[in-house]
Amino acid sequence: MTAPLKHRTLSAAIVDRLRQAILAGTYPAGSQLRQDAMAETYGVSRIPVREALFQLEAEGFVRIVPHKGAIVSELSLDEINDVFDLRCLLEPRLLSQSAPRFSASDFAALDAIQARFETAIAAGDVGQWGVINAEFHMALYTKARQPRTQSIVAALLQTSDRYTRLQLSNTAAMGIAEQEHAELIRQCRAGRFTEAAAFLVGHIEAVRADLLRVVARSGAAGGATNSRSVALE
Amino acid sequence: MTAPLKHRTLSAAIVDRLRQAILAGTYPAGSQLRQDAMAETYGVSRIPVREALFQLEAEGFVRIVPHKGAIVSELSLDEINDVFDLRCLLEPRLLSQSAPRFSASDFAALDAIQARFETAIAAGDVGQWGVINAEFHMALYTKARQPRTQSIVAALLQTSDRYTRLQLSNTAAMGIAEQEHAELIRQCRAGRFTEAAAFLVGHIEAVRADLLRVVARSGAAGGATNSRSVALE
DNA sequence: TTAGCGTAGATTTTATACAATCGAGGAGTC
DNA sequence: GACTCCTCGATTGTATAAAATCTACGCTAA
Repeated sequence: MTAPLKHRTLSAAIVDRLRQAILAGTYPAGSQLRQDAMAETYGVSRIPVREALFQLEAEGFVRIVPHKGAIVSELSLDEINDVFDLRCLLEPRLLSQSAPRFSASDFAALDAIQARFETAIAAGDVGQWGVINAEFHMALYTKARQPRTQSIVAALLQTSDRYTRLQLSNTAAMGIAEQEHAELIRQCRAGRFTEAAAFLVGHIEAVRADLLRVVARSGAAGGATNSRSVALE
Repeated sequence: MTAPLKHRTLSAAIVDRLRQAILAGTYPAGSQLRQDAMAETYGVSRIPVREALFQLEAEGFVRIVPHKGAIVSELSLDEINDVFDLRCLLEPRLLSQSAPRFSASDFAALDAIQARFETAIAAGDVGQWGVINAEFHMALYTKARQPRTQSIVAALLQTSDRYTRLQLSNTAAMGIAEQEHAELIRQCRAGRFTEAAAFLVGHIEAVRADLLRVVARSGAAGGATNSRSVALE
């Protein structure tokens, strides 16, 4: 069951594996992840598994209760809205700072990502869609000198991906996203930065609306009305 | 050298210890944290130390390079501005959502924190100042239904604390902060929420300005002009 | 019946021991 | 003299095993 596993450390490899598995729904929200089972599944000891779980907790994918274990975190409606609100707030800000500093090589990188995006969509590879989408967005913000915001947005994109997978196979939406990405590149090339930022908000809102529509219809998203906000401190 | 150590797990205890030590400047920015040394210092094995370091990396206090170790992260000017920009963006938003939902007990909790704040300042306890300040801010946002934003802000407050300590012993600024906190409570009690949100921005900006003034004068903040933004992905 | 207590089993947490990796310094060669 | 390669020491990463903690079940007693 375990493939190449070619990362720098086992822990990092397990993080990727587990994250993909959670994103793909292999471990549904609410299920418990036992260290022993994970260790055996991936053919490693429990130490790297533990470290991976801690990492995933920091990323918000699982919740760890001392002496009880790790549980795949639930997806609440409150958090969906919060995540997309944050994206609408932070991403345009990053783009405004970053886009005016783009060089030719930056645009080339964007084009390259966009190309891979198209092939992934053509192949209907939902798994790749999310990671390439995140790559594209982050590439838009490389030139922004806001390191903290960048790492926060990177995490938000991963969470978004997790939600978006709920509506799997919605290839129509994927195609729209692709066209909007192309439009973003065009506007940045033309130097229309404020317009691009506004367009970006629309792009994010479109994804959110699409997601909420599916969630509402299927009654998914465990603990919907139940706004169980994490106790801080 | 090790005190009570009354936490739920050793790892959590070490996290607190190391974080305090970094905040206090015991381990200055750029210094390497050797697992072996830490383990011996705190009288534990290297496992809880490793886990603590990973946690601190997620919080942004250290940077871990595989097979090389953990290094206390540098404080760049870019990140200072980014952190305070984010606070000015996110905290008023939280307050607007939270304050209208305050009950009597919420206000009582705020008053209690404020009281402890005053005694800490009177005692000149710089270490306590930061944690109580963070507690106060988070208490302002308890009723907001934005779990992700809340956890992000909690992290930002910790980072802020780290920067703020640079200007140690600036008791004048601490007194001003205390008065502003009192004013915030007053405005929320009076139901003047939008005014409170605006005042909050001013409060945060005041702290930032104060900090930047000290940093500029002392030429502190390692790698000042050197905007070494973290490479994402 | 039901509440309280204690023990057993499973699971997590921590310690100890072993393996892998990185970087520095020196021997050898062109 | 400068460069390459290799070995050694130090440090981190991983495996295995022991200790601590929690949960569930069953027993006793009111």
